[in-house]
Amino acid sequence: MAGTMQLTNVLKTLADPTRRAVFERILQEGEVAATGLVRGSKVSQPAVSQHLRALRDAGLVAERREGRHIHYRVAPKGLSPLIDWLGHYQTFWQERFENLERLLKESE
Amino acid sequence: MAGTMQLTNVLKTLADPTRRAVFERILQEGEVAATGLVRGSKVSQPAVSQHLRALRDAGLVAERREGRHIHYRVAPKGLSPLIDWLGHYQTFWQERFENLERLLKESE
DNA sequence: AAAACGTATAAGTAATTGCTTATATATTGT
DNA sequence: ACAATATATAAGCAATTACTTATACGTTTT
Repeated sequence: MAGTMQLTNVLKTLADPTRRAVFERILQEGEVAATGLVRGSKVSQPAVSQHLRALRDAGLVAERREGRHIHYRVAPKGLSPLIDWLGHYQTFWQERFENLERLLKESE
Repeated sequence: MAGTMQLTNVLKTLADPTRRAVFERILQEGEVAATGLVRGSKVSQPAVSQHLRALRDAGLVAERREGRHIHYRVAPKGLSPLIDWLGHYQTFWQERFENLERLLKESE
């Protein structure tokens, strides 16, 4: 019952495709400055900045300042609420859905 | 790249706490009629009905009509987009986050 | 100190969302 | 046929959201 608000926040934050794309790009690049994210983005710099704020507030990314750049990286623990939630019902998924572990392995 | 829309839909659908609570109650009860879900819910019958529609559209629940009741049950495959997405980056989670499988096992 | 660069915030706006009350559509029982 | 039950849809509304342009803030370079 605890952490239901954090889970809500993580889900809401990842639910927006533009913001999720930002998250995935940070994930792929490892560490990237906001400018790098704005380039090749469909939306404006402020929009990216707002998405970064949302991702940070949800605990999904962390930042590191270096000069006038701010480098963002994924904070894997931010996904805990989501993974815990799935894990909480794993028995159910397992019973009806085969083995969740195998599924996780097979994809990709 | 494929199924990004389905993932968005699943995330959006689960992001609302009221709707997620409906989903979890269906999950716990196994199979339950809409009336059963309305009782003990904070929101009105139409609100529940709208949430059920959203859950069905996202592929997260299935229904079975029996007389004037409609029984809802969870459709575990509806979570595929979410699980696949997590699985797609599993290498990353694993590296930085320990073992996702173990996490899934350990939580409850 | 001034200009340039990287990022964040402010203010405004159209679109979406989650609810409500009222009403419609099934299905069953009398 | 009629009333009762179970569910869905319609219409309207306040709150939220994701964007935009304009501006402020912080850091570096000259």
